[in-house]
Amino acid sequence: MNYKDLADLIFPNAKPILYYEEKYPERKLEEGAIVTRFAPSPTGFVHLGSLYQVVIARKMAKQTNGVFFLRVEDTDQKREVENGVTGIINSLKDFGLTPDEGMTSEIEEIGDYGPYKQSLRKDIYQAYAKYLIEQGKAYPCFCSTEELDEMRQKQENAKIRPGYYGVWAHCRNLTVEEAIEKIKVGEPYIIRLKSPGREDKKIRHHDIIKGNVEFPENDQDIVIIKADGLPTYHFAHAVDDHLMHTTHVIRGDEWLSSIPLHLQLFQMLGFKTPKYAHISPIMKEDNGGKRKLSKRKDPEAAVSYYTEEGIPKEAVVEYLMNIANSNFESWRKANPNALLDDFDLQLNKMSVSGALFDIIKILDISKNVISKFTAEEVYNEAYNWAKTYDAELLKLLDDKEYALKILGIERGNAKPRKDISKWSDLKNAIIYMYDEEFLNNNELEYGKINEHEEIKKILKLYLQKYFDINDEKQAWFDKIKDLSEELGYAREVKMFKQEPEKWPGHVGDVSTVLRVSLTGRQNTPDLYEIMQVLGKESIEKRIRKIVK
RNA sequence: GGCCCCGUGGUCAAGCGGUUAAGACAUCGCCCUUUCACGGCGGAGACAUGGGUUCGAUUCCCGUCGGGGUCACCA
Repeated sequence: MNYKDLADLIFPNAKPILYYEEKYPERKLEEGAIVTRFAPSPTGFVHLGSLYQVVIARKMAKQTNGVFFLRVEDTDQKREVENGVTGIINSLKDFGLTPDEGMTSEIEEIGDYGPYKQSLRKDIYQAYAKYLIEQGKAYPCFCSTEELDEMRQKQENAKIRPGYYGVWAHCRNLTVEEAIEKIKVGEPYIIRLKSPGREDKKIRHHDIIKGNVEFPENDQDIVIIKADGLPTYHFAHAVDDHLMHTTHVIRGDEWLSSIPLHLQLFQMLGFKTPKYAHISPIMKEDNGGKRKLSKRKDPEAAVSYYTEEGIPKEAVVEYLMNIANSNFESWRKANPNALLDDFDLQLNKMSVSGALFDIIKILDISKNVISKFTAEEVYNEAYNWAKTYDAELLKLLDDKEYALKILGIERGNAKPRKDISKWSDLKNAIIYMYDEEFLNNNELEYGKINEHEEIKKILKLYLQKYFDINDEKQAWFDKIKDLSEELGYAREVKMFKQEPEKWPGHVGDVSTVLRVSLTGRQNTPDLYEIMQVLGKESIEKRIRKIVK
């Protein structure tokens, strides 16, 4: 009896690994092409930190003409959520980050290196597990969870390192005969790695982001195949990223401490190790301290938050790029209209410590992103957003022609308007442009000139003598000045400032009266443009309502 | 607790042995302006701490403190 017999008993039907090695040949890619992936478990939930990884991984693949794929890590049935894969795929799509290969729905996928869903790869993992058993590099373990718990308890009490290693690894020393016997009588078991590592020896490793790190070797006989026949994360990682020919494993730095294990696994399996880049998490300020953005406590941890708020995907991606490489910002300033593809992202320039999440910064970026949109783009994006999130806004946008006029105010010129940072701001920013909404609102708050009779006087005279919808902007404003002068106000603000006691107010105060009367606001975009969009009829209606 | 990573203004961050210690967001002031959003100019504001090494440390080494990660048949 030898290891081969044991392996055959445990996995009688497993194919030789050569079969898979040939089935998944080296990818034909140009020199330097990066193959990387996003490998979530199908919870349907995408964390901002995950999106960050996706942005980076995908960008690295894109800029080297490589491949970015999506692999679903569903080896833990407890974590599974109905339609979880769809949720993830849709989130990626929402941000324009569709993978090149991998799962495309709950059941479909594209690419030659599948299946891309781990539960469908059971045979593959077992083949490699068998391969290890044959060489005596893995073994069946019959310890029950109760025994394991008890063992851990003992170790804790004795204040020694917990785990299945050294003298604690009971089943590692079972002979092949003993193991076979136990299996034959039906004792349940799992498969463990027979780790050759020693805790008192160090390994050095270079992480692209973290730099050189040093760890004790792994000496834990970790589980590679669980009782349900599925692999653990670590084993699946090694097998999958080998067969899928991942060149760069880009993942969260919670995995950094698993490096000794992963390196060992690759080595024992005879695989070439990929390069690793461990990304620091995105943190959140929490009364004085820092902590990871939490799925439970922080709504902004979920990427759905950004779509719900109506922050354009471009803004979120730019923000993430900003955190990733600090030179991105100056690049963007120098190339305001360049495609993201033209930026050269560098993993080794990424920060080793976790950045605090900054919603103010993201909104600032968003404001700039939106300011570059054309009216048509704003319309389309906002319309799409409103369809699911804001029925009232959707109604306003119903008249597309009119909406485009509103959205075109102070847009498209050298200094475009920058007052909208998310679609959820939009309704409030345009609502007064609609007669039905505006005329129902009676609460007008005026500025310096707020006496009702005076306001009426100004408006009356304006309508009678100075209002002509066909005026060019200069003529229009000259008339406001004339109006001011006729009523005893300073026609220039500068004049007023020099001798403030000479006038009761200035042209700005007069135009504020007009502004408030027409919009209900003291602060608005350019009044002339607003009036042009409102049109003669609406303007007269609005003024007459006050003048009576 | 063991192991590992990290520590430059409020935030994100350049800098990597000699710098007046960049820049962006936020903040404050001024200018521009019929209001606002912009834009322009300027101000305030930082090398966690204690020891070394060195002619010289934000930069290198050690300790302390602080923050984070990880120690599963979860990923």
